Amino acid sequence: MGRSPCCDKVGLKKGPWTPEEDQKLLAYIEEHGHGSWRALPAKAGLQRCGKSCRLRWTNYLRPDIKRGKFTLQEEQTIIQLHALLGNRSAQIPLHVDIPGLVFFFSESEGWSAIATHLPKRTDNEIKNYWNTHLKKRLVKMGIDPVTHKPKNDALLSNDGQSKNAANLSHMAQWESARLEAEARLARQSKLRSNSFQNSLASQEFTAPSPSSPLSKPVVGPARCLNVLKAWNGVWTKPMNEGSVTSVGAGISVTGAVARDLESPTSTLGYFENAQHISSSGIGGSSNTVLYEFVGNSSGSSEGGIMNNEESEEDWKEFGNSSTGHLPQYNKDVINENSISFTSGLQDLTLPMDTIWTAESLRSNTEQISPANFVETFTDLLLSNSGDGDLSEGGGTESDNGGEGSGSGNASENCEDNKNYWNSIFNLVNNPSPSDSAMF
DNA sequence: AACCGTAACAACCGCCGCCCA
DNA sequence: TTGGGCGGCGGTTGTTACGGT
Repeated sequence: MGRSPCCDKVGLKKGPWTPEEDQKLLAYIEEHGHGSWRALPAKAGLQRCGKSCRLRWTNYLRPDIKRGKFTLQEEQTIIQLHALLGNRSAQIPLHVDIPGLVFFFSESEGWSAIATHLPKRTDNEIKNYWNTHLKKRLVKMGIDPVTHKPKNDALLSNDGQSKNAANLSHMAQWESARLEAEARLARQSKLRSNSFQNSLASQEFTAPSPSSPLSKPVVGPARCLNVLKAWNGVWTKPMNEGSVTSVGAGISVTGAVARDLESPTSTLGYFENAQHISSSGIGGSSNTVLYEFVGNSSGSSEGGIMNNEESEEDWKEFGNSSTGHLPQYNKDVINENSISFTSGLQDLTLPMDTIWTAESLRSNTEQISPANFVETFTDLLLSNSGDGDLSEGGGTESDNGGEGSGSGNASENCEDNKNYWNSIFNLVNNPSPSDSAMF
């Protein structure tokens, strides 16, 4: 508000850059570096504003930019990362709910984060490619490019399958949360590794220690879905009386992850917020526990732990299927002696005085078998998308799609979806050497 | 050959967070 | 502590290229 323009735009040129201008900019930066972008145009003899120069440099002239057609691998990477990180246009706070845990993200990572995993591509280029190619392709496949979920999910009925699908959605969101949290953690660790010591001393994070800095990658355990980690006993932090302090323990950050998963846009604050986590009372009696990862929120109301009123309002908001993608825990409460969760999937009550461990999660959420989680997830997505009851929706989708690039029948959509989600989970679970650049 | 619609891409715009005086 | 400068980001727009009729 009232912000002065980046430069005096009077008399400055706009529009496409000429080769002469490019040459001037290139020559100047090669000789002097860009320094202050605002001051650069005058020094370089350009009738442009500094911002325009910076964009031209970062998006076009920079020598380390790879131009030309995106490879299949790059396309896959973009889609997968977009599925996991999203872009900032998704202002709907990403919430992750697994039985007993609810996470809210103030914002998601965006194109810049994705761009860091495609080293020679610019965020602008990736963004444009997404908007003009990939998004349309997903739409043709019947996949919502925002949620990366089959569009006919909404048509699922309230039977066991929808419950399974909801369970899987929990898991998918949980994994998204994990990846984002790790990205944030990685960056923060790098920037402020020393300041973590005290925090880490009281947390059971598998985090880089000062003696094993991230520059010396630690060989960590094979990456896997954190849901599986939970079941496999990673979560061991006790839940304190009346408050929850253990959420961070769910994030097992290996050196390898920390080394590779780096997002320049993550403002982190992850550990701090892990420590903030507390039960937030509503109306003094019934309480909702909110776990929140906070990034560099663009809106003040989105950042930080919500106050009670906000919590309640947002809670209602998220309970509204029109705003959230998933079934919600509308009646989750923390009482003095227990924490209860109610969803369409299950009712679950955990005593407050017990250690909230992987075992307790396992015993209380046993309808999801960790052993075949990924397989189940993919298969259910497959069965959902291919369910005969859904043929109307799917068929409509395809029919409307018209020339839909060969994806006009249910079985092909099934296969597309299966492959799609398999690829995402393969990325997470079995990173290939080519994937290693990303994570 | 001309026109039109669409795709692709470059560039701009406005907002935001960080930094520093 | 605060306010302005700066750089970065995502969203949007404008322009050009291309293909079909």
